[in-house]
This record gives sequence, structure tokens and C-alpha cells, in this order.
Amino acid sequence: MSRADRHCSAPDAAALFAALGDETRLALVSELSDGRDHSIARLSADKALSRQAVTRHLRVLEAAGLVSSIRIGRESRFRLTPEPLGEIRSYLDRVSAHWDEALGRLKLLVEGPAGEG
Amino acid sequence: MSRADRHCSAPDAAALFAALGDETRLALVSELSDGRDHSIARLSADKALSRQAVTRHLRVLEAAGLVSSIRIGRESRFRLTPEPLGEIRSYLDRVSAHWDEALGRLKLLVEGPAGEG
DNA sequence: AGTCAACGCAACCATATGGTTGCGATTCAT
DNA sequence: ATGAATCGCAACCATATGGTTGCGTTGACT
Repeated sequence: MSRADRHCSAPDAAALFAALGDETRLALVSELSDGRDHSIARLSADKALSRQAVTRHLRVLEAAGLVSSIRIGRESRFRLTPEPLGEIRSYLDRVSAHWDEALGRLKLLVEGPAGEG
Repeated sequence: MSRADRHCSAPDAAALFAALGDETRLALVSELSDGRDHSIARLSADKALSRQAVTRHLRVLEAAGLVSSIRIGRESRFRLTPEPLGEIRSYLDRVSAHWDEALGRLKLLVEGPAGEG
């Protein structure tokens, strides 16, 4: 078993970005952002794709931990698991913060440490 | 010319996520988050990949608008263009906000509109 | 002028990805 | 019990992706 197919999330940043790096999956995330759970049939109803294609995308999101699924009767219902989104955001924050302070230091260097005008 | 290969960024959210959905490219972004520009030789020095592989990854980041490059003498120097990161963040914020308020409404429904308890 | 460093281009290869279709199984409703 | 809805599995296909190597070009240094 590779560490990626456990039932709980694999909070690898690159994997999360990759899971979101697809128009269809991004659309699915948007649809699921209403907090409720939706069946596969429902989620694939308004798309030009086949049900199987949508199913695959949902499984990709699930493997990334962005979504969870349960079987209810004859349908599989998916709901958003928004915690990994925070993971992504914190990564972006780290990069941006590093960039900002680095830029600050560079600016100081350019303007001269003595601060002459 | 497809709208993706203009010199300025193509702020397609899915494309941005896809560009970041790779360990190597994420590492490159981290290295470039120091605000300076780095040559290809420098960026590929500490990696197990070939220079050409790193070059490709940099071009992917550039096509997504996350990075810009200029030719200086005999080397190509890349620097981070962090604006698209804000684009991504705003997308995540929208999804999270939608999820939060939807969850709030659902909770109200469950607890009852009259607020008994 | 000669040499080395850094790079771009192109060919090539293996695998991952995104899509389809067919089919069988389970579940719900009549 | 029959039938339709919903889904999972598997086969199959085309293309994208990530990687390598070889080679030619340009720029810097002596």
C-alpha cells in the first residue's frame, strides 16, 4: 500500500495542487462547496462528460483528501473536505511571505543601508 | 496563437494549480521565492534531474505566468511573479467562504429556524 | 583564435492522464 | 418478479507529461 491510498488525506502540497489542476475537478469542487453531499449521477448530469469520467475525477479528488464519499443505498455521495484547502493556503502564504521579506531586504540593499536619498 | 502563450499571465485557475502540481516545480517556486533571479544552471545544480528537465519545468511555470525569464549574456535568468499566487488564494477563499456560509445555513436548518434548545 | 560554459532545439521513450464503451451487480420502485 | 436507476470494474484508445540524450549556437574568458 503506497502512502497515498489510505482512507485519510495525503496532505502533500504538490498532490493537492495537481488534484485541483483540472477544469472539471475545479468545477466539481465548486459544486461541492455548498456543503451538502451529491451523488455521482447528480454531479455528472450537467456535464458533457460520461458518468465514468466524472467518477474518475471524483476519485482523484478523494485520493487527494479534498473530498470524501459514502455509499447510500444505490448511490455514492460525495462531499467536500475543505481542510486541505487550508493546507494549500498556508503553503501559498509561506511562499508569499518569504518573497515579501526578501523583496524588502533587496530594496534596502538597492537604496543603500545608510538610507541616502 | 492560443490565449495561453501570450507574454503576460494566463490567469486560468486550473492552469495555475496544474503548474504547481508537481514536486519539482514546487521546489523551483520555493527557490525562486527569495525574490532574486536565478540561472537555469544554478536552479538545476542541486537537483537529480538533467538541465533540460529543469528547463522544461521552468517553461511550464512561465506559461502559467508564475515566473518570468530574461536572457542575460549566455544565461537565462528566472524570477518569481507572485501575482498569480494571489489569484489562487482568492479562488480558495471563494470556495471556503461559500462552504462556510452554506454550512451555517445547514446548521440553522438542523437546529430549527425558531432557535429552540 | 580557441576553449569552455550555458543554453535552446529536436528526437526519442515510457508512463500517466483523460476519455470512451461494454457489462455485470446492487438497489429501489412498481 | 420485473424493470429501471445507479454504480463499479475492466478494457481500450489517444494524447499529454516527464524524462533522457545528442547536437548546434551563443557568450565569456584567456
